[in-house]
Amino acid sequence: MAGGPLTKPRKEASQARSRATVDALIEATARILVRDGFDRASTNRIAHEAGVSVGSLYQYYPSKEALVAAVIAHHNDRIMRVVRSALAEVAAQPIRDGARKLIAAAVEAHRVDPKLHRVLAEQVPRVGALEDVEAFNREGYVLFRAYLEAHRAEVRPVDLDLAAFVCVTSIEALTHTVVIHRPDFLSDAAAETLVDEATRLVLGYLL
Amino acid sequence: MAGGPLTKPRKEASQARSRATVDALIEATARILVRDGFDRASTNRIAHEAGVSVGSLYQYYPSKEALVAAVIAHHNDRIMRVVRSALAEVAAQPIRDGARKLIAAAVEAHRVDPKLHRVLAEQVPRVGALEDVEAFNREGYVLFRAYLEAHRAEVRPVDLDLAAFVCVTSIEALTHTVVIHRPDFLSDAAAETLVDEATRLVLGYLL
Amino acid sequence: MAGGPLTKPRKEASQARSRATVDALIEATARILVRDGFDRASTNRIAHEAGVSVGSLYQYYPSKEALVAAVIAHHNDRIMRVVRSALAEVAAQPIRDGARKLIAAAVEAHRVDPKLHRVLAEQVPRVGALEDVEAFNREGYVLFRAYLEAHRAEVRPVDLDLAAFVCVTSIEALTHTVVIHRPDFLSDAAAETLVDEATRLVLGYLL
Amino acid sequence: MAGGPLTKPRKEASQARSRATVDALIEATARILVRDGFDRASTNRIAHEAGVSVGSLYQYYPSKEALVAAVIAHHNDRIMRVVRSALAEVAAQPIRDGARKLIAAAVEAHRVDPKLHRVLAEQVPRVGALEDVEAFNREGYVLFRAYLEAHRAEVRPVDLDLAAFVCVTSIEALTHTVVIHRPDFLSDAAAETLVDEATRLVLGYLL
DNA sequence: TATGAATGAGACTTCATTCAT
DNA sequence: TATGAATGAAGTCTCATTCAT
Repeated sequence: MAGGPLTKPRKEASQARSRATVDALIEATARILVRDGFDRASTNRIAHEAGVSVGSLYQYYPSKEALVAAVIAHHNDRIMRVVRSALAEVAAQPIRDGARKLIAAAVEAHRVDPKLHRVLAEQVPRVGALEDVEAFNREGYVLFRAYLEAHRAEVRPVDLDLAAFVCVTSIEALTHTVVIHRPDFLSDAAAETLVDEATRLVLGYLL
Repeated sequence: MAGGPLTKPRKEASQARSRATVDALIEATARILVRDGFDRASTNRIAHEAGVSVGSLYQYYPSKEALVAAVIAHHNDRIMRVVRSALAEVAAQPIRDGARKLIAAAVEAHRVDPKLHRVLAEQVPRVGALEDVEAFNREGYVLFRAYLEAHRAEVRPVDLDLAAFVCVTSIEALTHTVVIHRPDFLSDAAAETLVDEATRLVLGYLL
Repeated sequence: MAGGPLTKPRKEASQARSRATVDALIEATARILVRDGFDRASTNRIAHEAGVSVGSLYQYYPSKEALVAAVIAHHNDRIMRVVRSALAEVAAQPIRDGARKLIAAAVEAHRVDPKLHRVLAEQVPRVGALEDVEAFNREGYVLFRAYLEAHRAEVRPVDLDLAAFVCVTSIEALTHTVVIHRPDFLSDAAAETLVDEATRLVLGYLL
Repeated sequence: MAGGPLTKPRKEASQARSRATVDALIEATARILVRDGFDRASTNRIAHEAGVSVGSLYQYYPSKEALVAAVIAHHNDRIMRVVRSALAEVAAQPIRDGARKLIAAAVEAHRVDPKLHRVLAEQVPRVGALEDVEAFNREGYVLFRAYLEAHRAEVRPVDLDLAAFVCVTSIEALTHTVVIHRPDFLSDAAAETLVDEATRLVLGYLL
């Protein structure tokens, strides 16, 4: 039968095609979210932007929510990559040195597609499957807590859960707000000052 | 005084009637936001919950957005009342003493209808008229900066704009997150510790 | 009784007031029709423009339709005044002389508030009480037929009903279209030509 | 030719489906316009009458206006087909012969769905996309002017633009009014007389 | 598996009209 | 008699989702 030899390649071909479709959908969604806002991001429009049919969209994502969740996951992935790598880099460094690098990394992380970040933060309703969106913050929290634990000798006596919460929450808010709403604090001249201040905030608290 | 009692009351009567309708709408909207979420808060449902007709809703608010904006304004008013009164109280006190009270007030402020606060924060899209919603934060920022300025001798040399930004953003994030997502940090036992830590964060930074 | 002497004046006063209100409503309606179009001419808006309450509007007109009908009647009155006076003027003149004057009068008649005329013609739906709007044309028809009858000796043998219909319909269409859609035909230079042509049309037909 | 029959038909099938929906919508709209009037022609009602969902209606027409405009265009098409064919037929004939045929054709043209014609003329507001509806008249005007030009030797010296305007406007008004409001002029006996008179009007004017 | 036409619940909003004051 | 707040039916349009081809 002629079909035999073709089976595997065909399958691979279709897998590759699936991957391409999925990618196209994620990217199209992000693009539309940024360009038109969440309210105008209809599934039909997304499918069109991705160059596939609505039917195909629903082949890969069972609902609009699922698709948006995938976009969020993808975006968080990219952000966490920056954070993880920074934490790996400073793991062996004392807090006094590491803190500054981590904060700079937090700023950097918020510079990954900041427009998308803003739409995700301000327009996507935390409802249903999206309710747990801050979950990703948890990884940052867990990783930072581990770092603190490894360097517990350097910090004053303190509940590490609480300390990690205070630091991560503050730095997240600071870097988010700065990148999204106060770009003036990130001009060439000001950026270093901002990081200095944030570092002082954290060190003054931990040490 | 013959015409007076006849004319004025009528006017007042209708003013009272209007006022009652407006109040009913604001309250109904808040109730529905909390109970059903933003997505299910349709104008028809709100009007019904308020016990008035949709027509009346649109007599007082030109759009759903305007109504929700009014709810936000009303909520922010209540919050700022707490903050303002705390700042007035500590105005003459040194930062070392005032900071703690301000932080406690920030927690208190977030306890004003926290369910509504959460829905407002997580489900209401910042779009159109609602885009500028964080504006209210600006008042907190301005007030706190003024407090700092009045006590500038007590703090280390620092750009007051930046310092106010760092403090207000951090404390806002901390108190918001705690009230909304980490009630465990606010149990009778833990609450004081949380405020202690936040105070240390701010004082370590400013002094 | 003190009220006695006041009754008549009061009544007169209120009659005058009624008249003023009615006038204000008619004028306000016409103004809004012209400025905003029929679709946006809501009774509330009209009442507001007239400086009275909706309640008062319904005191004088039982429905929106009745009000618009009154505006139409008023406008037709003004138009017919021009036409009637022209017909009176030419009554004793031979058709060869009268036709031109009547046609010039028809142009003149369409220049009475042409913007309103246009809205009335193009936007007001001929439905319900307004169905019979062309009725006013009938008066023109009847008057012109009478003129024709009085001058029957001058015209070729023809069914006067039919001839009046042909002339009135043609001239109405011509003058209407010119005033509303082809103002270029009415420029200083062109106007006379237009009337010349229309006159030739009618005379060529009747004589 | 393996793929062909499979692919093409599918495409054609869906095209046929689309076409059927569009046709159903146009026809349903015309039917409702005639039966219920413009005011009662809601998009839901039209969709229902067409046997499709409102969603489908909006798939093909972006607004109610657009749908009505399509109905008008379709109706005008049918009318102009009659007019065009008459003009083609008389193109080579002298005006003295052609005029009568054209006028008869104008009457004929107004007999294409006269009920719809009347609703379109009397109830559809010339607003928005519908403002330019008379545009179609322009084609008649242009065609007739060309006929005149080709036979310019037969007519007295006259501005052809103006002459075409006078003739087309008059005949349009006459045939429209007769068909819509004076059916008595079109009874078997009267019809010929009417056309005679109209012909005399035009020839008396042009020659 | 892909396609895209079709669906229809439901959202927002307007406006003629009423009626208590 | 005037006022204007209130009414609520009804209209237009969107969009997540389905399903025949």
